[in-house]
Amino acid sequence: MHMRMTSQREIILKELQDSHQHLTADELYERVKKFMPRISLATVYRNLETLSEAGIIGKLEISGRQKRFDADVHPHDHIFCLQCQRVDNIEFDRNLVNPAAVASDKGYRITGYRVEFKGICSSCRNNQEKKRDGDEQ
Amino acid sequence: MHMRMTSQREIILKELQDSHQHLTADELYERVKKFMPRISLATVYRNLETLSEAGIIGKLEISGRQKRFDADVHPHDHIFCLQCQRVDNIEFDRNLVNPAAVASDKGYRITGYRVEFKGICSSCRNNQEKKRDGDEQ
DNA sequence: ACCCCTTATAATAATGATTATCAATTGTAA
DNA sequence: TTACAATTGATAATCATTATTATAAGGGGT
Repeated sequence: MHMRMTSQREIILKELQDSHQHLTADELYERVKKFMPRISLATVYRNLETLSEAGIIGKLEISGRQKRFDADVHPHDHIFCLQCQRVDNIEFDRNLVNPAAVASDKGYRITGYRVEFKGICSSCRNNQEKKRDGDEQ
Repeated sequence: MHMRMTSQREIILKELQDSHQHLTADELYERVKKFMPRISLATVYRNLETLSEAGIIGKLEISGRQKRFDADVHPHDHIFCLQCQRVDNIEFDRNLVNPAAVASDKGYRITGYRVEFKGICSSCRNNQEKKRDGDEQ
């Protein structure tokens, strides 16, 4: 598993780290273009895949929507906003879930699990309230 | 929310129920075609969406793969096979997870959560062993 | 049975996200 | 500096899903 740290790769990784967000490939593409105007979207996809295979970043595959990538690779869970699609980390005690307790079920060998919360984020809630107030006047 | 139970709708629902599986839209399409050869794939998608909106079936959106549908709507969690993509129910005590405990986090209003296990199912494990045995001879 | 109105259908085009292809370029190592 | 493998940019292809649209049913009410 040798992988050259090319300049494209480096910039993509740095942008993701600096963002402190869970970005999609095309969001990252837009950001990275500022430094490398000739970079291709395919290169962004390819390198995000390579980096996540190498365990340098995480890949988030949340319920039926666009993949997002995460510079934070320590095991943790996420919450997403049903309205604006944003994804945030969530504090959740993963010790509460014991894979061994369900391991026998159906004969699977369990290799991992994730907990995915959904809801409405605070800024979308605020927007809704503003809109409601506006309607009422 | 009135919805006519058309014959297409009825057959799709019945096939899903009788399957006792978590089928994709195109798997269901193949099955339903045996009874309605002229049915369209779009009709299957449309009706699965309608039925799940009405709460008659469940829609499973599992980590970055094709949607699957579930005739069992009681709250429960799933496990999927990394190799063959099959999805099974999992026995998992949902009381272990307390949304209220994470609700304050980031100001989200949490409306739901799901726990998703992954692993290798027993038949894929068996196949691997068979293959390994074959290689060793 | 006939008309009206709404909803659903089949066929197919369009979309959006992602992956594959491939010729050209670059990095590295002998 | 030659030679090989990995990577890139450009773009085509793919896959799952949704949108479009003309046509066809499904129910009333008369």
